[in-house]
Order: sequence, then C-alpha cells, then structure tokens
Amino acid sequence: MADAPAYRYTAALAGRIELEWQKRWAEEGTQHTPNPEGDLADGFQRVAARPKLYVLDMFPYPSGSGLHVGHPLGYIGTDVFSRFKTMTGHNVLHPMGFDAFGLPAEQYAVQTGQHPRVTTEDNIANMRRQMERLGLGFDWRRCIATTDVDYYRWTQWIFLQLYNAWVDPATNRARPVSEAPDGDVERLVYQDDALVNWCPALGTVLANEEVTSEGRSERGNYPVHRVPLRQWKMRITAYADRLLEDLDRLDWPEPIKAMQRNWIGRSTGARVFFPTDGAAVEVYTTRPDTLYGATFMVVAPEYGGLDDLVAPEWPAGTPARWTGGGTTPAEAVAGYQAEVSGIRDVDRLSAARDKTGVFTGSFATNPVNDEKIPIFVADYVLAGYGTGAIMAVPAHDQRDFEFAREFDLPVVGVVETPEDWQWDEAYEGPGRAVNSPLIDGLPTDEAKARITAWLEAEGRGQGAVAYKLRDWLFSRQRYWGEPIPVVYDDAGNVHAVPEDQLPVELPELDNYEPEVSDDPDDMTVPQPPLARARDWVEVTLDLGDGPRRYRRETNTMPQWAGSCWYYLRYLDPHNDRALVDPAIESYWMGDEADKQPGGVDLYVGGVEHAVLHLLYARFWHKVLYDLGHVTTPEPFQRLFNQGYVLANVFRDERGQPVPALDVVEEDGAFFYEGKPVTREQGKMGKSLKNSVTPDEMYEAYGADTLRLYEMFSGPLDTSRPWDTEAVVGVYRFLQRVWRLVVDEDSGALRVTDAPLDDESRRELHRTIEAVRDGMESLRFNVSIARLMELTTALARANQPSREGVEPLVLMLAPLAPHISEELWGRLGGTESVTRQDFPAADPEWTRQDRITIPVQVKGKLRGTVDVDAGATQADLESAARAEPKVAGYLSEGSWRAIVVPGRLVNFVPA
RNA sequence: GCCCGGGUGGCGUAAUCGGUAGGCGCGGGGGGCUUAAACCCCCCUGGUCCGCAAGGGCCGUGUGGGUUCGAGUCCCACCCCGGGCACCA
Repeated sequence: MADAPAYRYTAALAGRIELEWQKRWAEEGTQHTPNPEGDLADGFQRVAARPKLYVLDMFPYPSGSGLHVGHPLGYIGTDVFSRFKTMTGHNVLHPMGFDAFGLPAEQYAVQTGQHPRVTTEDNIANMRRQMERLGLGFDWRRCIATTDVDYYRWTQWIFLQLYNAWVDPATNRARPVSEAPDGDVERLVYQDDALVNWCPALGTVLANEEVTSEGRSERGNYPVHRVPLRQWKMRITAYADRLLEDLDRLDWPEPIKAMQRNWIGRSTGARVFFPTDGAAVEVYTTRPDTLYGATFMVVAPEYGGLDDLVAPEWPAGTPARWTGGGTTPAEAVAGYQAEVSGIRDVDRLSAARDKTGVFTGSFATNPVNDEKIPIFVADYVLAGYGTGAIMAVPAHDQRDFEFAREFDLPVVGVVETPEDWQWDEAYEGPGRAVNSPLIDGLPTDEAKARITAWLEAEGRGQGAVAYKLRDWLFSRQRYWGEPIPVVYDDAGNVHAVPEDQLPVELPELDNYEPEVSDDPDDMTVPQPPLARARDWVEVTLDLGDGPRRYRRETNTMPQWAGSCWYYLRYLDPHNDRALVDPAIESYWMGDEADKQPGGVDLYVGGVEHAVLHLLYARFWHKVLYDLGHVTTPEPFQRLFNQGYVLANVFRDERGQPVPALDVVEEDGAFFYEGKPVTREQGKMGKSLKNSVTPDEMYEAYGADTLRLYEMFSGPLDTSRPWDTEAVVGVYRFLQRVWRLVVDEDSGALRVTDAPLDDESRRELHRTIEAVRDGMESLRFNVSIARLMELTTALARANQPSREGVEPLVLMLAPLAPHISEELWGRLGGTESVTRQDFPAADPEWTRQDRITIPVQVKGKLRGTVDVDAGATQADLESAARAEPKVAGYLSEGSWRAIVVPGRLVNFVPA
C-alpha cells in the first residue's frame, strides 16, 4: 500500500475527497430544494420554470444498531434518481426523516430509566451521520421526526379533524360534524367496546394487522387474546370503496394493488332475513342462488342477538351430538362460548381444524321454502364479518359441508354438478340451479340476480356488499406515542381538546413500566403507563364553558399515525399555523396535467408496507382531501418496491447463527471454529450475525464505491446477496475513471483537447442514450455497465479526449457524486456537477450508417454481413448469399430468403 | 388451499418490439510490473467434440409440448424457489 503511486484513487484519497465535498455541499446548501414561497423559498427563481419532482423514501425507525449496508439500498437508488433528474432540469424534492415513536426506545427506558427521547435523538444523530457520510443528497433542513413536539402537534390536529368529521352519505365524502343536519352521525373516530387483541407479554392491545395468522404478536411472537375493552377506532371502512376503486388510477406494482384489494376484500351478495320464533336473523351470503340448499344456520359465538335464540330446553329428539353435553341449550351455548374465548383463541384463528359448535335449540324458517332449519353456534363463523350469522349450504360451501358431516345434517344439492361428482366435498363452482322452484335452470349469475330481486320484492332481503376490511384499532397502552388529544368529564363524556390547546405533550415519568404480565395468558388489562402521571391526567381546562376538571385520555396512538402524513410535513416543516401551506402543498403534490391523482411522484420502499402503512396513509389523505386540506385524492402516484440486500446466514448444529465474518470455506463446506456450519440466504441483521456496516465499507473503499456497488449488483427492485468480495470490481472501475483524468504519479491532468474520432464519438453517444435509459427506469446496473465499457474505450487512447471524459464524469455524477465533483473540478469546472446538464445524445451520432446483420440458414447462425443501414431486401439477400460461410451451406438445393431489413436474413428451403 | 413474483455460465446480472444468448462485474486460469508479495495492468474463461494449429461441429436460458422462417422472450401443461392471504360465507 505504501508504494502505491501518490495520486492513485485509494480508499484514503476517496475518504478525503468525500469528506471535503460533503462539507462543501453542507456549507453551500447544494442539496437544498427551494419552495415556491415561505421560509424555504430562497433560490426558487432559478428553478421556477422547471417541472417539480417529489421523490420520497419510506423513512426509517431510528434503531440503536444504526444502518447496515442493506438499509440504504433504496435511499441510494432515490438519491441517484434525484440527482439525475436534477441534472435533466427538474426541481427535485428528496427529503428524509425518522419514524421515531416505537417500542424499542420505550423498552430501553423501562430497563435503564433513560427517557425515550434521549435514546431516540442519539439514534437519529447516528443514523443521520451515516447517511450524510454516504453522500445522500437530502435537504436536511426539512428533516422531521414523528416524535418532535412540533410534528406530533399536527398528528393530533389530524386526529381531531377525523374525530370531528363524518362521511355524508349524500356525497360519500367526509364533512365536519358541525355541518351535520343532526348531531347523531358516525364520526370517523369513535370508541368501541369490541373484542381487542390483548397481548399480556407486551402489555398492550394490538391491531388485527399486528397479529399473525397463528394468533400471536407480530413483534415478539407472544400469545394474543381476544378480550372486550373500550378502545379508539378509526372508521376506515367508510372509505373501503374509494380505497379500492382509486387503486386503478395509481402507478403501483400490480402485486401490491392485489394485496390491498384482497385486504379490503369487497364481495357482493345479499342479506336475507330468516324468521325465527323471536326476532328475524339476518344473514349475508354471496350465493343467494343456493338459498334452497340452506339446511341449517350458524351464528358466531359473539353474535349480538344470540341470547334471544337460545331455547329454554332441548327440543324433543335433539341428537346428543348437538348438545355439547349441556343439559339445556343455555348451558351448552355458555360452555361453548367459554371454550372458544380465552386461551382457545390461539387455536381458533388457525384454519383447517375440525368444525365445532352446539345447537341453540331453536329454528329459523328458510324464506324460500318455509322449511324449519336448526340454528347452531360455531366459531367458524366470525362475528366481525357480514352480519355474524350465515345460512349454511353444505352442498355448495366446503366449511358448511364439513360442519354438516360433523353434525349429521342434510346436504341438499341445488346447483347442477359435473357428471361424476362424488360428494366427498362441496361443489362450489357455478352451474344451473336445480331443486329451486323460483330459479330452476338459470345459470348462477342469473339465479343470483333473480333470487335477489325476489327477496327485495317480498321484503325478505336485499342486495348487499361486504368487506373483509375492519375499522382501525387506534389505541395503544404505551408511553412512547402521540397522546390522544381528548379528555373526559366527571360523567365520562368525551371532549376533544380544542385545536388552539394543542399540542398535548407527553408528561415526564419516573417509571416507564407498562405493567407487563409474566404470565402470557394473563387476561387482566392494566392501566397504561400514562395513568401514572397523576398531575398530567388530572387537568383543569377551559373548553368554552369556563375552567373545569377533566381526566386526560391515557392511551396513545399507534406507530402508524406519524407515518400517515409525514410526506406532507416535509413540504413545509416549520409552519406553525398549518400542517402545510396550501400553496406549497399544491406545488409539490399537484399534478399539472390533472389526469392523474397526483401526489408524490416516486415513493420507494420495501414490500413489507404493502398493506398497513400504505392503506392507512391513503385513508388519512382522503379524509384531508375531503376536508379541503390537500389538493389530491391520493398521496402516492407512483410506488416502487426496492429489493433487499440478502446475506449468508451460517448456523451451527443447534441452529444458532454464528458470526458470518469468521466462517471459513473449505472445498465447498463451511466451518466456524473448526466445526461445520450450514449456509442459507437471509436478510442482513444483527440477530443473524451477518451485518456489514457502511462504516466498514467507507473505510475499505470509500462511499462512492459502496454506492456504486449497491447500484451495480442488480436492478433496484431485485433482492441480491451481499458479496464483500465483489465490491472490488466497482472500486477498480472508479480507479480507471480517475486515471483517465489524473496521472497517478504526478497528479497532472491527462486529458487532451483533441476531439474523438468518429467511431469513438458514435460509441459515446450510444452510451449516453443507454445510460439515460437505465437511469430513467431505475436500472442503474445497466447504466453502470455501459459506463464501464465507455471507460475502457476512452482508456485505449494514449491521452483521453476531453470530449469523451467530460460526459463520462457528468454521467457518473448521480452515482458517485464525490469523485465526480473532484474530477469535474480538475477538468476546470467551477460550479458543482449537480448544477450541470446531464449529457444528451446527439441523434447525428447515434444513427448507425453501417450495421452488422446476422445471416441464418434454417434458423441457425452461419455468418454475418456488414451493410448500409438503409440496405434494401434485395441488397441484403445478395450480400448474404455472397458471404462465403453462408454460401457453403447454400451450395445444394434451392433456398428462399426471409429478409427483415435492419435485422437479419434467414435462408430456408424453397 | 387461493393469489402474486421468479428460474439464463461457478456467482450477481445483461439481452425492454420474437431476430447474432452470455455484454458488464466477481470468481477462476495465464501473462506483465516487482528482489518478492500486495496493489495495478493485459489476455483467456457456458458445456462438449474434432483439429498440431487456424478453425469448425453439436448441445445449451427449470422440464415437456406447441405456435413461428426464427422462442430466454408468445401459448399450454408440469417441476422447483420466494412472497402474500388463509374458516371473510
């Protein structure tokens, strides 16, 4: 190393260049993006005529372990794209912030007593340092953290906007409740006593979305129980249709759209009333055409009207199998309810187990044929979907079929089945209706329509839609979250804290203990940590009728709250009169063509947020849109999912990960401390002991090399394994570029002003075309490959031509900004490369005059011919026939030529 | 079970309209520089067969079929890998 030439591009030199330019960028505000007005408007004149472009990353949680090389993949991609777009004449906004509320800092506070704010701010400072060291060109003036009081003040303000709004059925849009014709409307935020997912080990309630299909917490994998609790909810279901329909207008990956559609889960069918001895039971079905096949009815264990359905005693002849061992229906139902709640809930959420249930002792009347059918309680029917009650058609629904088998109930086919149907399962496909007097012979779709019309005419039902989407559980029993800005009076009535009394700040606590239970099955729900702050909870406020005593809400908001609107705050981060100035909002979010929903032009992040974050943010945005606070119906016009950086995970014989760095390979096998270990691919992370930090990479190669490596290892949307060994490839490339400009021994400038020859110039312009294409489509790996080829070509000259080197340096600038700044300066540039125009291909030189055309015989390549680009079919054929290698194959028989001008010639037997 | 992605050299990838498969990088091999090593530079590198060589033949994009003058690319069936949802009536 010591003997390296004095001016070679080494890690040490790269480090010096990078730190120097990072300092200059910060001093000169190179990365600042001006607003059209307000406190960040300085410099707007220069870019006023440019189109705007809003490029956004999903902001990170400020983790204590900082970044590993996998984290910044997307940030580097958006940075390259942003720098490219700036050089092609856009006013580009590319901000960064921190999603800083969350459990880890709170748990650390519990263990150490250190205030979560201190932990959080330390972590933010560290991650920001790492990002700056990478040369990521964020406008840090706009940096926000969701934990900033000035930020969560507006999160609380938005909460109040929703609390004080309802969806007007006349327009299907949110309006302030103050405009409601009468006070009795469904607010978009409300309290509900419904069953919640209580997790004793975490000491909190979780959203459905945070519970796995095994009935455990997504974080920590602890048991979750369903218990009734008074909780805040947001009425996202009021927006289900719009959230579904507007997906069609978004430029998002289809799989993400599909996941959101599936999550919303809209289905159409009918509600049908089944008379009983008491009140009629209403069921929801997507197959009203199978009504004649309904041979029993099932309600959920939590069904609201269940008590009225329980008969005083078992009807004569009730099979023992139906009673669940209860001497009366009431005893049987109560026993069953107890069985399926509590600890059994864990199992209940898992599919594919035997059907269970008990008979209620009562019957309903099938409205189409007046048959008496028994009513059961069973947990395969969910209280939260449809009406919580179903008509069971065992012949045409597999779940009902299994239940009927279990309880020996009749299976009556009412849809024509395929000829050889064996009835060892339900037939769920379409077919003509049979055994159904009102609709016999009709195909399924027509039968549905006909029977629904009949039900409506008879007043026995109506067409209906149902959604899988549930309202959003919005309370958390945690400290480190946004306080919910409501108070309660002595009578327990809810009062919103007036806007002018925001923010409701988090109180200081001595003890952050969330009262976690040692018993993961403990069902007693404790008071949230905020309840400990007595002086804060008990408060005197003047809510318009003089000072009175109130009790504050002690639940906090979920972590999703802050991330629902951060993209709006970046636009106008210091505004203390509004969450964002309307003129600034419409400048950055508006769509000038007015053909698209508008919003963020490019939003890059991982697929893990396909549903939750992206659905919640769309929901809030639509409410803000309805209420006139934003100008677009959607927040994110284009979404792009970056891939992950994967890494080898090595495990010892117990399956424990061992430090990947210390594993050695011998003849294709892997060993750690002499013992064999297994290898697999996984995410990079501390727990898998395979993290590589950016800091190690700057040390060994510099930030530009790291950036370039990450962009070169594959297209941005593809996951790729990390391979430290392969990093040296792009490092060598940067050394070659450096050497084009700088003499390694003397440091002198090597370029000559002599022009390129025509062939080199053609190559240059074709490269420019390809590089631009790769940049536009976020396939930087292709751009880099072409730049490598150009570099090799330019290096062939004794003295590289400035005509080729300057565009090369400019094209490299978005990817490797530091070395490009340095080289640009050495080439005589006086202004930052970021202010230069990206090279444009001259059509004069991308046009090909002579082209090489492949010649095939019977589809196999046998030679090539060089011809004028405009050669006619006849010219091409005769040139091809004249090619000696080809002629050999054509010497016998007669051949017909298939000629595609500009493409190829193929000879086939005539 | 249902719904999405994806299978190209030893490895990461390229070939974006159906038209020369293997460009770029890693790894590997050979050579140069060096007292030596590292760094750096140059050349070769899909498999296989024929040939002293120059050169050439055949095979080859997960498997099997199909469409086409021509298929990594389009169609059908299947296999494997990854992800999402999962009693939603």
